[in-house]
Amino acid sequence: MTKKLRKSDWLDFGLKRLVKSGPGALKAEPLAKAMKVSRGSFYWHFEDIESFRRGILALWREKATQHVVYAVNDEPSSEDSLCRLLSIAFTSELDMERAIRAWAMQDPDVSAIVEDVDAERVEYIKSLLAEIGYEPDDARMRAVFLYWAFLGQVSMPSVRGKGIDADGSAKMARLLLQRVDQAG
Amino acid sequence: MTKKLRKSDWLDFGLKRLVKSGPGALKAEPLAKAMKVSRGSFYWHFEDIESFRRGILALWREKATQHVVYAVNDEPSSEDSLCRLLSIAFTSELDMERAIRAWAMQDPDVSAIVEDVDAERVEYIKSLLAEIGYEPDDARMRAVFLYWAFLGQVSMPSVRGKGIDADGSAKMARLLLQRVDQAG
DNA sequence: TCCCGTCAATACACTACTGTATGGTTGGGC
DNA sequence: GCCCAACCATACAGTAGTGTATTGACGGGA
Repeated sequence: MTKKLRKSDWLDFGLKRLVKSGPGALKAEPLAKAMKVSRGSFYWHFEDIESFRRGILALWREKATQHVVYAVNDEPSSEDSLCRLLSIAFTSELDMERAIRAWAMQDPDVSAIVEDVDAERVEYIKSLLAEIGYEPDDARMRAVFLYWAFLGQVSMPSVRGKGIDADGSAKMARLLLQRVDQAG
Repeated sequence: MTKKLRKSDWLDFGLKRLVKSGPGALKAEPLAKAMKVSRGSFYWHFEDIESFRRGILALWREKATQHVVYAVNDEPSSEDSLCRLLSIAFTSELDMERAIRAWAMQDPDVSAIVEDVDAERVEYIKSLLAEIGYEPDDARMRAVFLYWAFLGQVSMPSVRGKGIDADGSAKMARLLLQRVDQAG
């Protein structure tokens, strides 16, 4: 009746705990206790803790890129893709992003992956902006600034509901996409 | 010859280590070893680890608000204050902000303080914008967005030197401060 | 049915850190 | 020169986590 566990069960559960309790929760004994099982199971599936963490990280990376892909495929134009992307970015649950970034701060391996993902995303936003018609340098700047705003929101989710809702975010995003006719 | 240590020595050193190695470094034994002293000294100055951490946090809070105050005092107008503030925000070393935020993710007490500081800063930016002439709601939105961008930069310092320099940041900031004549 | 592969419990040795107790050293006031 | 307070070392017990070794349960295929 008590089903056996597989590697993926451990990884899924680990990711959940990471989001809920931070990187400090990625330890064999507490996880085992929480899953009502002994560490014997853990060490059967994983070489050691490091191996487990690498697994969690890989799992996140998959999810992180998946997320972008969803937004890309459906929309017809670059404008629509961008709007959709921003709309998702500024309304989605950000706990996972927060957790991973907290982890990255204390682990260079994680940090490297996060940097990769960041670069990918910025590059993608930039490409959309370029397609819409911004000059490459301008596109890159705006892409970075947009992405910064996204990350800022990740770092500071508390202001939500205090005046900045999805509408506000969209309005600000539009401001950032305005062409400059005269440099002030 | 080997000078005696005071509470503040421990706290200063602790803050340095926090910045350099993350919140995991805030432990009595490793710190003592790094300072070439025994934990006896540590437990002389501090009740326990928690007390030490509270001290570090208080120290940061002081520095964090100090930093804002510097920017305020010198400039004559609100416009100048804001420009100066943004210029500082987008060129200063951000390691400390990063370290504290990483710590906040795994400690609710820290998180509470960081939220306070964030709210203070946003409020201050908002007040500057309001003085310049933006409507309260508009001012708040722009303040939050500006601050998000700052935090995003904190989370992702790696792009610096890859196309976004102080000039770029200033340009983007100016974009965010543009009045909208037609919403669209 | 037997056996093997998969998965898990238990027990053990080991490491890292905490906090306490106790005693040692050093310097300044008197 | 004495003495107290500030400061530090050492030794100890306790806790939490790692990784390993050994054994046990359980189900599916020959």
